[in-house]
Amino acid sequence: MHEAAAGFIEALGMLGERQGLSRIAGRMIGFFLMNDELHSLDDIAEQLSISKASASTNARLIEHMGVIERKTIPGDRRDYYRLGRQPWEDIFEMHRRRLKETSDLLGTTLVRMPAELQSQRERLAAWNHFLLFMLDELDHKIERWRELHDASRVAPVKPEAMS
Amino acid sequence: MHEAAAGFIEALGMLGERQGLSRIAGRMIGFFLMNDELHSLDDIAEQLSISKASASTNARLIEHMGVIERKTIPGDRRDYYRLGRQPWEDIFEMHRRRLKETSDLLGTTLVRMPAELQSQRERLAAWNHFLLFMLDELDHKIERWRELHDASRVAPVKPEAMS
DNA sequence: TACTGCGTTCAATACATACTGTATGAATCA
DNA sequence: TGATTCATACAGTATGTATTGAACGCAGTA
Repeated sequence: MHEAAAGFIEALGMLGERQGLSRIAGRMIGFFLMNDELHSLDDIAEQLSISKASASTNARLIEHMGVIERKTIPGDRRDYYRLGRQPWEDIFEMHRRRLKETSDLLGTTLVRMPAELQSQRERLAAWNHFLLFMLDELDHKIERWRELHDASRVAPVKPEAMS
Repeated sequence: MHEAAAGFIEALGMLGERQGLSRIAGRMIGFFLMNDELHSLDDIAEQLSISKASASTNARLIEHMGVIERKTIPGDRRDYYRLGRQPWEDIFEMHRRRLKETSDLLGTTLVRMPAELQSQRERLAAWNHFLLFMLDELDHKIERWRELHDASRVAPVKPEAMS
């Protein structure tokens, strides 16, 4: 493997680690970005020098994120993985979900918190207002991105394009 | 302190922990959201049941994030802290910076990676393209938010408003 | 049947790091 | 001066968790 590719994989491992993924999950995403073919778990484990257990665990993790896809081949019992179609959108979704978590916490806290604590409630509400504004905008932008770049997706068909 | 407030502080501690802050830093943000006055380090340490050392370290951390402000009082050697003016924007900025880090890594990798690795380069470029699209939009949205809600800020004055 | 080749589960460990207690230093005041 | 009161630096520890190796289960297959 090329040095630049190997370096990128390691860097993505460290980045993933800092951003809430495991080091191996990050490396694995990098690996699939650099190797676009199908790979078995043993293959991944060997090339990344990790245990098969880790390969299995982390592959399923990022599969559930949607970053990679699992494929099976007739007559072959192994599982194969390869990069998904819009991995960046799925990684981004992870970030979006974090904002949502915070917003949810603010929402439930506001429900629980009695009216006497007025100034506290106001601050929480203001924060939540900000977050909901941002989340809403993010959703619009992702939608717009898909319209522009993901023509392959199953998109709502515009009426005038149907004839 | 009210039960709902205490619960919120702990929940923010856990949330912060999962999102890349320390538990205490998260708690501390919660504490300042619930207590809008000035607080000394000893005060914070006692109310959160943490060591003074942790109070000092984490206070400076979230101060640098911009979430809280340090204040001094004439004739008093202690440092006092209180919630900043737009703490949510600063917390959000943390998320934004993460996206930026990833984008930067992609950029430098593209510079290093030789042209032979064409398909690899294309995938990195596509990811970066997506990230830059999102980042650009985020910047616009934060800016728009400030225009709408942060009139108190030092904002670029519109010419027609100057007369 | 036993055997092989898979993926997954689980207990043990290895590791990073948040947190604490103590030491240090700086400022103020007696 | 020394005593006091603050913030910070630092080394030790305590803790959570990612990773691993081994055990397991399952499905073919000889």
